[in-house]
Amino acid sequence: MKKPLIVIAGATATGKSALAVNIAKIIGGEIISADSMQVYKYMDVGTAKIQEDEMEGIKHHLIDVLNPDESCDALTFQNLALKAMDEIYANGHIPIIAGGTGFYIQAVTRDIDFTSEEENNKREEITKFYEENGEDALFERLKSIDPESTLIIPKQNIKRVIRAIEFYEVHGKKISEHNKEQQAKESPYNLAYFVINRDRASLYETIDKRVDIMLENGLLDEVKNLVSRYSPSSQSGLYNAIGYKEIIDYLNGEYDFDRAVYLIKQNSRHYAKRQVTFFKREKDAIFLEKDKMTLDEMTQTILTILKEKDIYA
RNA sequence: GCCCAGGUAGCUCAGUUGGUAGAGCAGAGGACUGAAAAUCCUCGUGUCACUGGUUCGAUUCCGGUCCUGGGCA
Repeated sequence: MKKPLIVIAGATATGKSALAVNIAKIIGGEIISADSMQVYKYMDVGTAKIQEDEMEGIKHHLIDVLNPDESCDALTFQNLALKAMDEIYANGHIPIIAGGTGFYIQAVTRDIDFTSEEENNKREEITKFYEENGEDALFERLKSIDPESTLIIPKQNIKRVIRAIEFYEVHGKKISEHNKEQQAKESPYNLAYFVINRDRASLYETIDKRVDIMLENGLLDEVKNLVSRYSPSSQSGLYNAIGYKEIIDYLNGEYDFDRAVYLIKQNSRHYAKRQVTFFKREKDAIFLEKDKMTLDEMTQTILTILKEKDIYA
């Protein structure tokens, strides 16, 4: 018997959190946040982090678990999420993964196998190789060990090319093969995967407004404060988060404040679009159109499906 | 009123030594399997302001009109 798992995903500013809390209250759920930035402590305003009162007594996991100068990745998230899920099942509750980081969600729902990798400096070495020899040489290096990947990954996507080479060197196996295996997997859960979708224009409008609200709520001070306490490395949450990196660049004098605000809005919109693209290809996903449904209607639709799937009586 | 510079894709502009035009941004679609709020791929026909003229042919040259900046009065 597969264990039940509910996912409520969607782009930023679609109202996932409220819906997830709503469902959790009815069915006896606990929420696991799948948000690559809300995992960081003290990054509150810029991540639109859910507040205590908005949780309405529902337990939320994986919020505020890392420091802003640490980095998170899909494996870290997967481990933390699985641990939280064990607890939730042990409590006799149902886990609800709610968030916008599609890749993290996928790591759990499809149980992607991230075979452990020992400490090594392969990535460093390959990055250095790239810096010294360039993109073409890097691509040739991948071609010599894993030509299939070379057909899938564009040469310009340096990060992915580096990872593909790293993967081969660490595991002695092609990442293209590994990916094929993982794609063929079925979810080990009795999965109910919902995605909140909304009209693009109004989504963008809400995002722009939300950035203004973040600024009114003291985003600038939050970033200043964090910068004084943590030195952001290029892989840290602080330096990679939209709303933070732009303000850091502004504080470093790279551009004026208006430009920073413009960029925060722009990057947020681009990001939301990428999220939508990602969710669209999740085959299990059931889309809920926010523009056509009220919160209650969405809740009812979800409950009906949960009954069909025998997740909730 | 006069002088100068402009009026080209939603925006900012490039360009065509005359053969109907192209970048960036915006926008759209897509990829993603240990960086994912990351990284990357694909997509550009628009009365080239309007109107006469020269020309086989004008967005490009010449004249006029209208607009927008700036300067002089």
